[in-house]
Amino acid sequence: MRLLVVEDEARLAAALQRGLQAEGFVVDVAATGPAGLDAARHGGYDAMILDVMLPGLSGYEVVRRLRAEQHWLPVLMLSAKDGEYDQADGLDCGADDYLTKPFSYVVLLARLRALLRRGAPERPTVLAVGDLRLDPARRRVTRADAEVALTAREYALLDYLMRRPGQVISKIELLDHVWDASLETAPNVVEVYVGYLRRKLGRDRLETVRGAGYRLAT
Amino acid sequence: MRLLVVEDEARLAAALQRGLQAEGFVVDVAATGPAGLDAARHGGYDAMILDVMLPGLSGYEVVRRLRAEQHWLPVLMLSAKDGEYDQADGLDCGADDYLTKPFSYVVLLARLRALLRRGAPERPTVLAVGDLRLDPARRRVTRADAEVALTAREYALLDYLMRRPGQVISKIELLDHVWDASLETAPNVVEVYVGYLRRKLGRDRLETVRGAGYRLAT
DNA sequence: CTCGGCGCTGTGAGGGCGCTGAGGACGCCG
DNA sequence: CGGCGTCCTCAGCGCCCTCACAGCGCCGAG
Repeated sequence: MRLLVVEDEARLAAALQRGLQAEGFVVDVAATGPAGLDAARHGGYDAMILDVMLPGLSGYEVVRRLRAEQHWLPVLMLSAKDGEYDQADGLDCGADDYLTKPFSYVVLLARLRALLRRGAPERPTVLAVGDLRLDPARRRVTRADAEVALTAREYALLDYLMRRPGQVISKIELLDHVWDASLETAPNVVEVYVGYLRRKLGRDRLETVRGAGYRLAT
Repeated sequence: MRLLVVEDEARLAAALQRGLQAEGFVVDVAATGPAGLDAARHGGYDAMILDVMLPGLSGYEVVRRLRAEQHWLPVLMLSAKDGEYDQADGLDCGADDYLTKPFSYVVLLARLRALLRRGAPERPTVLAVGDLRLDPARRRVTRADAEVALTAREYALLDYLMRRPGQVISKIELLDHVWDASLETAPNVVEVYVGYLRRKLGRDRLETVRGAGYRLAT
């Protein structure tokens, strides 16, 4: 899952980046309104965390422009303001959720998960495919009720695949969303990690579609 | 827009109903957990506003059961609790948003709108001709509900043909769009791959129009 | 009926694609 | 500082796909 954090306070931005990366997200940071807007336009993000008070362009304006350009990226807004009208304004600009500073990191994570869940055709809190289960809140994976220990990267890969079971997902897309690079990194990394997952989850859970990508067997 | 409000405090329920009706919503009210669950199951609502503290069944439990039954109705939870873990728990149960009492009516409205704005997930377009089906998202082809395994080139060729069923398509055009070269490559490749497809899909699905090209039988 | 050309298919070579085991770089912790 | 776990690179290998080729069948024209 690839996130964009737009926040000008360097310390908060760094803390968010580190915390979210530890959860297995791929995180890019922008420090100004225009930079954030550009990055969001570029696409490829699964969600955006957006401060309201930004140099150059306010968070409100960033969302408004994005929506005007038909970008429907899920947006979670952060603001020091806590007047009720500010919050309502943010949501009506096109943001999908709103948090006021100071906020709890746990709540941020929960709302982020809810946001990522939204918009998918099916939105279970626990992803289940066959006897595989993945609980995003607990970051736990079980296979036939037996827990499977996964590394951060393995987990992120499985998470991405389980959100679209049965669909073929290309290595490029996986590199984009699970790894941090698309052009630099050789697609072989994906093959290696698919191999790891197959070893831990069973050989036939992940189908190779030669020339196209991988598919999680339903 | 049809809303379901599940709230046991009669005065709050009535106020919400009146206020939301004034906004143009159609509002039904349920006063207990089981009654709310039944109403939500019945379907037909665009969103649900759900109190946590309910007689009979808690709001958490109502959401959890709805999600377990594959109902993906957007849910906005209301709660007097404001501990951060309560909020996180509510979201992880499957709620889409969370408000703590006392809440501002303006904020409630804004969050409700944000929830309803969530675009309908685009259904994957499935190409169908006769009993042939091709699902681009899943990269899957079925013939009379039986899956057909195709190689990358075969799939690309069928994909192109199925987007123009009944039309005659020349080998040159196929070379142009399915292969990379049109002048270098001998048109025989197309004949070869049409042969492969006929073997896998049935002899009469692909008609030869001598001197002109091929046509997918409708 | 004859003949030419278009299309079909079996065969086989080549090469691209994906899988895997080995091992190095890095960070973390005792 | 050494051990451990994770991440990733690399090279080798095996398989399947792709496509060229050639022979033959079939269709249509004269």
